[in-house]
Amino acid sequence: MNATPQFALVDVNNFYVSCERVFQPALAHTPIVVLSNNDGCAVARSNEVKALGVKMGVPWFKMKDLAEKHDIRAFSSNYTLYGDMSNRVALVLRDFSPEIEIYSIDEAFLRIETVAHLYGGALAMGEQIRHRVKQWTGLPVCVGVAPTKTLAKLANYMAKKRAEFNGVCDLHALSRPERLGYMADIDAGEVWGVGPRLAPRLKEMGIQSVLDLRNASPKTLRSHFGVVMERVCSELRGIACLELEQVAPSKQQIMSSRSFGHSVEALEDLREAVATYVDRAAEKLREQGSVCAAVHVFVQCNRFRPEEPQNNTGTTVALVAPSDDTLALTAAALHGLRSIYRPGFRYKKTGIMLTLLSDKGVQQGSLFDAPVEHARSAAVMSAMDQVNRLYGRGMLRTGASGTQQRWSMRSENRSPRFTTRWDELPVVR
DNA sequence: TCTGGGGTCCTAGGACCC
DNA sequence: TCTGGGGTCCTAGGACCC
Repeated sequence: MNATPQFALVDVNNFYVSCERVFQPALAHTPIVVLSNNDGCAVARSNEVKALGVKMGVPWFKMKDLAEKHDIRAFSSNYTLYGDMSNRVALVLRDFSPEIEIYSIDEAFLRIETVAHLYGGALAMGEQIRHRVKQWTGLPVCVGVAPTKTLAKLANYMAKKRAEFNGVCDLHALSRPERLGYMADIDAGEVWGVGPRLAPRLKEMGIQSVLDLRNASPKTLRSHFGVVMERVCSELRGIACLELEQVAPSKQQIMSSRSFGHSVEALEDLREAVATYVDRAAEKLREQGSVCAAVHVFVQCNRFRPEEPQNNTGTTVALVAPSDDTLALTAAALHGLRSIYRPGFRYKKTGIMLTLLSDKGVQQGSLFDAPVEHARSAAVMSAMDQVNRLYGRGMLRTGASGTQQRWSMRSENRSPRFTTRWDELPVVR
């Protein structure tokens, strides 16, 4: 019963790019990037593009020459497709182990120590995961197995980068010298939790490799970097500090914002955008059964053009009573917007954040509550959510969000929503 | 012309309490 | 001359993740 924990980290290779390729197999060897919202930056790159030295997050316009030279295909992001593909992968993984944490759109942790033997051990289980995900969804994954999450991340990194693992690495199937050898070979900056700020500071202390970090003194790490780095170090030594989070905790804040396709000056356009984002955020709020007590609204000009006049500001509007009513939240957000809006600026972005969230079921009553209003609001919101679930997002929304939406983001080369729209299904000839 | 959109956790310091 | 000790809460800022 007290077997050493075994975490498996399953991670889809070049996730967004791979999703595109599933439906356009002819692109299997074409260099591809997928762009962020508004067709801004490269957020996913195929191996061919990585080989050309294109880094994560490079603005598309800066790589246009390179793209032309090497025939790089660029896709606008298609989150409807990626979200659906992500759910399909999760379904396959749940079959392998019921103890699963969906960590991000393209990654999941599984606890496998009690089930691995059913597949002939962790390594064999990893192979079968790879095979089945590929066969059932078309997506390539790598699997890393280890006794802590941080080590599983490292094992996954090795499975991806080192051909000898063939996509599956069980760190503790290696001999100790082998394991430490790999650690000595990998930069400390690759460790989960060590980012671009801390890596150079570690280096200054003579901590270069994963092995150096593993062997560092926890006390020293704690005094220089705090408890987080101390934990990273313990995890690297095989002492599990992080647990599997099977149930995603409710969010403490919900944000919705976008850059505009073109800069915007009129209050009317900003109002439409803000109302649109509130619509979406309120939907998420109700989905997790929360209410919020304050709405933050902000506007931004183009921060890459400091020579232009800037009005980058925001304000928080408190609600009379916590609410999940789109109309109440929209009213608050638009009120806030009115107070920060100044004419004569070229706005590039606006957004809202719902904060001070709490569980709807455990609300403090208020002297000023009107129960009848509450019942009406709940009925309207529930009808709205049902309509939108049935007929698609945004089918029913507030009038304030507008009909033209001239400010909406660029998305010039989005592939069809192959798996969620009848009229965009792939056709087999 | 063109530069994403979400989130979380931890720490330090100040205000305040008894 | 000398000026306690223990705590909470909040906020801003910094770091990280995908």
